[in-house]
Amino acid sequence: MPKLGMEPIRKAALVKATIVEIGRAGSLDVTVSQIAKRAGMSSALAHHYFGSKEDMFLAAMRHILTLYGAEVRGALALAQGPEQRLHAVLAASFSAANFRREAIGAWLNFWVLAQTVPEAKRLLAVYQRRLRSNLLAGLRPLAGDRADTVANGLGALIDGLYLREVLKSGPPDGKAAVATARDYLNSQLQGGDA
Amino acid sequence: MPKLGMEPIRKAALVKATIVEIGRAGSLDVTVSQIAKRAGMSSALAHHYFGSKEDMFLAAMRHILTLYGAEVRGALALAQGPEQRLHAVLAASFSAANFRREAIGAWLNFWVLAQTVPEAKRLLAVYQRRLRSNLLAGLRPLAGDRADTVANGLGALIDGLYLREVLKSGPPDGKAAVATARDYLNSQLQGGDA
DNA sequence: TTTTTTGTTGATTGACGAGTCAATAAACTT
DNA sequence: AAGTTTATTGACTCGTCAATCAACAAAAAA
Repeated sequence: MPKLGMEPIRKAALVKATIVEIGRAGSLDVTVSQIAKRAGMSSALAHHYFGSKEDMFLAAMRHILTLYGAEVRGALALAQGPEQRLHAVLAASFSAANFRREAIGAWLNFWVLAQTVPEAKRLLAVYQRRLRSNLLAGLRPLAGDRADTVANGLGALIDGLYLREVLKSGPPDGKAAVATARDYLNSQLQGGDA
Repeated sequence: MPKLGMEPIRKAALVKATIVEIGRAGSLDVTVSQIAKRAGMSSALAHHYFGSKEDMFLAAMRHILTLYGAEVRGALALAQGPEQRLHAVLAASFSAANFRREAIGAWLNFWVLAQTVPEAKRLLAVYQRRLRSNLLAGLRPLAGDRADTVANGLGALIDGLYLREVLKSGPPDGKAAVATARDYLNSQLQGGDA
């Protein structure tokens, strides 16, 4: 009994299922059938809504990046002054919503996808630019002309912390990650020439 | 005309070809035939020497890790004092031999492999431990009880720099990466309580 | 010189999976 | 009421690929 207006619901379910399946498989070697099954529909329907598996992957990527972006914006809105802004970015980056197994696993695989699929590369580049610009905004008043260098390092550090979480077992420890990043920040802002 | 003693030669060729193919494909989705072809033999022969594709991947991983380890050891042998030792580790990590497209691409994919294949995870863990202990050795005299924290951060930063290189275009810039890592080190050693 | 070991490949098997299609049905339009 | 659009799926096509096998060749051992 086909209810109308299913499209957005189905698509959302598929996107979610895609992330879960990639996270649980730990690779992009997930079948459309697996995804569709987890989303409670036939693989044919999945193909009906998204043209191809690649499209599903991209939609999943966009979703993760959108969530992350929203969280950063939210935290940033409340932040007062550069220090708080920097902290907001870090907190959002390692928040429970973003820094969880599934998302981390999926994220790593999207990085791999970016090697092959230009659109995936573009999306990741957008994320990087946004992160960079957010960090820079907070850093400029604090680090002066070293802001650029520090933003670079901090960005890489954040990505590295994500990467390393992949090998760890047990629930991800966002607190520890934030601590490491803050430690970096502190040492950079302390000794700097600003 | 079968010459004897082919095994090590064939295996080496396959390992090399595996790395090249993974690097060029940007994913683990490479066929045994592709690898075998690049190594100048039939896919059947590849299967003859390595039992399975997974074995080839693992051998390739070991190879990369071995090369890296050797380079670090070599650089460390010449280093005098903690500062030089730290620098040696960084230099080796981003040396032309290690920090090149193919190797970086392969390395990222091995990270993915580690999510599925326990032996791959083990190998990566060995690499991490070694890196950590090398850094720690250099850091302890310089950073005292902050050594642990700094080693943690620096390790993650190094991995992050590798990761980020994946998205960049053009030839990898090891110099810049070393500079970023050293910058981190400097700021940590300067402001520290040691 | 027979036998065994080592090297080598073309052909084949067997499985799996992305994407398509035809068919069915409920809702909405005219 | 007839026609159109949206939802949905089982069955099927077509391709790919890891792994195996049978067979052949040359060196080494017996």
